[in-house]
Amino acid sequence: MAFKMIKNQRFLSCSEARLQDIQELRFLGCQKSKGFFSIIKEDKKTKARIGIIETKKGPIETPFFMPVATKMSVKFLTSEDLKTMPVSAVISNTFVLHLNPGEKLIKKMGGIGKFMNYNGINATDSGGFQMYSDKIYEKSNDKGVFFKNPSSNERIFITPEKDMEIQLDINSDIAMCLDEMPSVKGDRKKITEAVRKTVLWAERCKIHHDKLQKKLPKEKRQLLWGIIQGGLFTDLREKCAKKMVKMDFDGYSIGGLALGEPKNEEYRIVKFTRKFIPKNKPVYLMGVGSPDEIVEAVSQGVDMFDSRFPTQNARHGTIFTSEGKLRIKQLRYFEDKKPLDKNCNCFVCKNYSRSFIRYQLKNQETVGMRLCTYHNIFYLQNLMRQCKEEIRKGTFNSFKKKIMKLYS
RNA sequence: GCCCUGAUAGUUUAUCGGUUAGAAUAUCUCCCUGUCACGGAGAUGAGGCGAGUUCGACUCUCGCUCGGGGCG
Repeated sequence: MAFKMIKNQRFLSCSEARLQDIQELRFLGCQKSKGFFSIIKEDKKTKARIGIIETKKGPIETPFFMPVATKMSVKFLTSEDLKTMPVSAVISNTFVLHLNPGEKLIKKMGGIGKFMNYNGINATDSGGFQMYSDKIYEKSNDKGVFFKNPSSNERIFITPEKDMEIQLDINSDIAMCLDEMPSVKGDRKKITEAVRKTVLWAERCKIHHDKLQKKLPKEKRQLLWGIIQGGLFTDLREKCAKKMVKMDFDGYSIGGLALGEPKNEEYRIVKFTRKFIPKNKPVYLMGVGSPDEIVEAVSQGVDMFDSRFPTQNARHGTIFTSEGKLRIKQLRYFEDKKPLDKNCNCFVCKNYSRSFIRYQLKNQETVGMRLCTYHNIFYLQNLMRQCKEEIRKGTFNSFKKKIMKLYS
């Protein structure tokens, strides 16, 4: 059993054991709470909180970070790796999976969780973010989005309704509305238009999603998040947030940030937007994955994160450690026998030297990529564990300052 | 011993009688955020030594040193 594997890892501390309890519950399929989101601890100095989201697959403790598994795998890791860390949720991409292998196959294989043999929570992004990519995005209108399949040039039209159907076929536990993703650098006009479409589509997503799951008991339903856009304009963020909240989604995402704008702008918008989201709903800051941005957002009451940042950085040789960033490709690590991070308990740090990992990575060996990826994801999972521990102890604020300083 | 051939960043190499001597790789710094595995931006870094020809030589000539090949 997966939870036994976790039990055998000696490095779990007392407070981590509580996370473990929750995960055991999930692994055993025991659901207990009434509402699907409950807050179990609030920080006094900041807006940070610990909560539990009840999904159809079981409970998950917040705040948490989801590694990106676009094509149903976190690049270079197996589902078994994810279990050993443990990673309690991953996010995949609806549009990419629709292109290949197609939601029909995933459905036939028992849904995404079963197919990829992952017992954590599966989230899916709608594919709205792919509008950011010139390679596959063509154009959009009020009815939906035109994408093109980059491998075949086939033109594909995705409506909000279609997107919901795909995500239900994929059978993820948490789904996202189809949204329009404007460039942060976009002018006011473009972002106003993106907000308009995002709201329009969200409404249609919500209606269709409810309709498709009407016959299911609540605890077996896929959850749906509404996405708040608005770039760096507070009035647009406010308008979008209020409209989303009115539709009463299961959770709310803050999208369109961490894409090149200054960090203080990002923080400003998160803080501002957060005010319009009800306290009793989970909040997801999309695309954020750097340690400093995560702890800052947690202090603003954000509960969920995802990002390619830790995995992409790992492959490119930037390692997250308890002492800040480490660039493993540097010559200074040529004959360094030390682990990546002396304070880390991951299997990479227990078994491999910087020297070996550097050699592998510099030679583009996939083992190097794998070891770095495992470590960086483990680091972030551990960071989230620490966040919860510090919130429980009432010392989250000073912990946050420490991390912010380490990664500034 | 003789003949041929080569010598340019740490490494592999391009080019030229007047050049900011170009690149790859290595090195250093920075970047990466709802994924594009093996990535991006910038920086540092070079004509073996000594003569000669020439207004001017990394380039042509000679010698030396070192390397590669051939003949004895």
